[in-house]
Amino acid sequence: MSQPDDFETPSTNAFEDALEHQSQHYNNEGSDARNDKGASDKDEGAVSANDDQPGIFQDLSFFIAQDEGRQELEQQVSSHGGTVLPELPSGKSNKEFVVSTVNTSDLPTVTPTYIKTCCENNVLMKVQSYLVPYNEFRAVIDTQLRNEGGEKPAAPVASVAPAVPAAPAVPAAPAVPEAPAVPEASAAPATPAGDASESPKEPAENTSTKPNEESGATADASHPPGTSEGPGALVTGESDPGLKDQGAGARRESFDSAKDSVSGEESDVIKTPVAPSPPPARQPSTSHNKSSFTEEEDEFILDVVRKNPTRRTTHTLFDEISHYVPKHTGNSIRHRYRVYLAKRLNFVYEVDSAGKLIRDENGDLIKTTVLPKSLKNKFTASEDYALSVQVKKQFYCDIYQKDPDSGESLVRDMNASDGDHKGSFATDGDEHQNEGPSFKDFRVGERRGPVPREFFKKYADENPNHTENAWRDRFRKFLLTFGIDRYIEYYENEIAQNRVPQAMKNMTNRPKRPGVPTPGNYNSFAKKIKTLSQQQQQQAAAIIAANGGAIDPAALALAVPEGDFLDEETLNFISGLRRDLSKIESAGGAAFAYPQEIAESIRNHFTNEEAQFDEIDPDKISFPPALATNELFMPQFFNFSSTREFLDKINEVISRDYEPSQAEKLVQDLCDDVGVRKTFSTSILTALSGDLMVFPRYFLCMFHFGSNPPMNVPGIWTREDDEMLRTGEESNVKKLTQKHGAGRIEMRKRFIASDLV
DNA sequence: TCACACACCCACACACCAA
DNA sequence: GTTGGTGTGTGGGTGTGTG
Repeated sequence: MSQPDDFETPSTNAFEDALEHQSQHYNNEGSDARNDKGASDKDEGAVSANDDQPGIFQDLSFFIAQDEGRQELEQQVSSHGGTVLPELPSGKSNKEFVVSTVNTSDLPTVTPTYIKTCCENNVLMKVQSYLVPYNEFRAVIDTQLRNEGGEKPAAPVASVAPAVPAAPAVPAAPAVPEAPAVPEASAAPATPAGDASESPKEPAENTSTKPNEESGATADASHPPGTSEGPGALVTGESDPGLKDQGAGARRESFDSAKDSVSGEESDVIKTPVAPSPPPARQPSTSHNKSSFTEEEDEFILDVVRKNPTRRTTHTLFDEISHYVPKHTGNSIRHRYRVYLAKRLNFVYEVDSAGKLIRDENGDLIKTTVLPKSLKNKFTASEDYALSVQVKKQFYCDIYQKDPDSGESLVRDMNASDGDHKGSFATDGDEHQNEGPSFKDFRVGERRGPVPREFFKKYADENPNHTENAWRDRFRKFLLTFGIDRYIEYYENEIAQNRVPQAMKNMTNRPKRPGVPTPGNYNSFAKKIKTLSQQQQQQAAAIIAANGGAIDPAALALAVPEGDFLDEETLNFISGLRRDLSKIESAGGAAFAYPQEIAESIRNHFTNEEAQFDEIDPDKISFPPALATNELFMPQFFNFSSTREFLDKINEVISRDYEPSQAEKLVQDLCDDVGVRKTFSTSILTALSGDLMVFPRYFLCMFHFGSNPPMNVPGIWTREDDEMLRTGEESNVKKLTQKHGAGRIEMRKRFIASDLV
C-alpha cells in the first residue's frame, strides 16, 4: 500500500531530472534534512553552495516573467548554471521555461517555487508538479493590452504577480521509508485464490451469506462451495438498505437542487473578508479561474500539513485549513492535497509522539523525510493472529488452570503466590482442572469471555501499535464475529500454503447515523450548518431526521430562512475574526519574529511593569467579577472557584508550547480549558500584539479596574492607542512610548503593517 | 473533452458510557 | 469489573458537475 504522501517513492522520484537529460543528482554535501534551517523556510544558503560543481540548471534557460523576486530568481538561475532569458522563449526548445505563477504565454511555465526548491536542494526536481497551466483568459487580456499599447510588455504577468511564497526547502537526504508495523505489511499482497475478501464481485454475492447473528461465525463454520474462505467472507453488504434506497442518488439530487439556492449566500461568505484590507487577490493559476487553487494557497496547505504531519490524512485538518482558504471547502482542500500536493510535500517537520513540533537547539523546526504515524493504524493479519492466539491462551488458562506453553499448573503457582486468586483464573465448577487437551487441540468454540480489562491493558502495553480500547474493539467486533478458532486455522493454513494471510475485514455492520453527516464530509453545507445557533441546529437536525437522514436544504430553508443562517453583522464579525486569526497564524514567523533588541526592550519593560500591574492580589477580586458576562466567557468559566484559580489556569494554558502558527489552537484551548470565548481571546491577542506574557495581566487589570479593555496598562493596546500610533505625530508617539515602551511600539507597528490590527 | 474542484461514501480504529 | 451499545472521525477512497 502506498499512500500518496509517503516518502518511499514520491520523495525519491521528486529528485529526478526535469528534462530527462541531466541525471546527476548533486546531492547537497550529504547534509541531511535535520541540518536545514527549519521554520525559517527562507534560507537561501543553498543557492550559492557547490559553486565548484556544474550547475543543476546547466543547459536550461528561464525567462523570469514577474517583478516580484525577479532579481533573486535570476541570481538563483545563473548561480546554478542556468541561463536567464531576456525575453519570452521561442517555445521551440524543451529546455526553455517561463517562471511565473500564471501562464499567459502558452509556453512551458514553472512556478518560482520550482526554482527555489531546486536551488535549496541543489537538485533538479521534476517539473510536472510545478508546471502552470495555460490561462487563456489572461492571455487574451494581455493580447488586448499589447494591441492597445502597441508594444509587448516585458513581463506579461508582472503587475499581478503575488508575493512569492517562501519556497519549501527540500532535503536531499534519501527518503527513509516508514517501517511497517508488522513484517508482512510490506509483503506482496498476492491475494490467494478463493479469498474473496479482495474480490470486487464479493458484496452483492455475499450479502446473503452474512447472517446478522454473530453466531454465524463460529469456529466450525463451513463455507458453502463458491463462497469465500478468507477472513472477509462474512461480508455484511449494505448496512442500511432503507437509507441506501433513498440515499446517494435521491439525496444528492435534493442536495444539488438546493445547492444553487444557497450559492448566493456562499459567495457572500467568501466575499466577506472584510475591509479595510481584503486578503491578497487571488491569482488564477489555471484556466479554471473561478475556484482554482493558487500557488499561495497550495503553499499554505503544504505548510500546514508539514506542521501537522500526523493529521495529514484527516478530514478535520483540512476543514480547519478551509477556515483560512475561504473559497474552498475542507473536502476540496483535502482532495487537492491528496491528489496534487502530496507529491510536493517532500518534507515535514519532526514531531514528538504526541504530534507536537520539535525544535532543535537553535529553536528551529526540524525537517524530516520520515512521516510520523498517522492517528489510526489498520490491523494487520499478524496482529489479528497474535491477538487470537493470546485470547485463546487466556481462555485456556482460565478453563484448565494450566500454562498453555509449559503445561504447568497455575493453581499450584497461585497457591504458592499467597493464594491471590484473580477473577480470570477462578476455577469454573464445570471445567476441568489440570486436565484437558493440549493447547493446539483446544478450541475456543462459542466462548466470548470473560476477558478481564487487565488483559487488554497488558496487551496494549506490550503491543503499543494500538490502544487498549482498539485491541478490545478488534476482539469484540472482529475476532468474536469471525471466530477465534477459525481465524487461527485460516492464518496457519495460509502460511502453510505459502500464501499471504489477510486481516479480517467487513465485520462491522452498523446503521447509518442520523443527523448532519459531517465526519468525513466537510462540504460547504456542513461548514454552514456548523455556524448555526443551537436552536437552529436542532431545527435542522429535526428536519434531517424527518427526512430519513437526508439533507434537503430546500426544506431546511423553509424552517431556517437563508438569511437566518447568519446575520450580516455576525457574518462580518466571524469573517473578521477568522481573518485575524488567519493573519496571526500565517504571519507566524514574520509578525512574531521580532529582532533581538525589540524583544529585549519588551522584556525589560515587562519586568519593570510587573510590580505595578502584575502584583494585584487576585484573592481580593471576587469571583466571578462583575465584568465576566456570557458574551465573553463560556459556562465552564463560572465553574472556577476563585479569580486566582482562573488565573492559574490561564497561566498554565499560555505556558504550553504553542507555535506562532498555532494561534487557533491557543484560542481553542483557552475556550475549552478556561472558558474564554474565542472571540474574546482573539480580541485580547490582537490588543496584546500577540504578546502572551501580558495575557494574565489583561484579565487581572480588567477584573481589578473593572474595565474592558483595561486602560492605561502597558502592553494592552486600545483603539485610541492605535489611532495615535497611526498618526505618527511625535507627541503621540512620545506618549505611547511612555505607556508601552519603545519595543512594543515597534512591535505594534509591525502588527499594523501586517494588517493584524 | 477533460482536468479539476467539490461532494460523498463507508469500513473501522478508537473512545466513552450505561447496564 | 465486564460487556454491549454506540459516538466520533480517520483513512482511503469514488462519484459528479463544471469551467
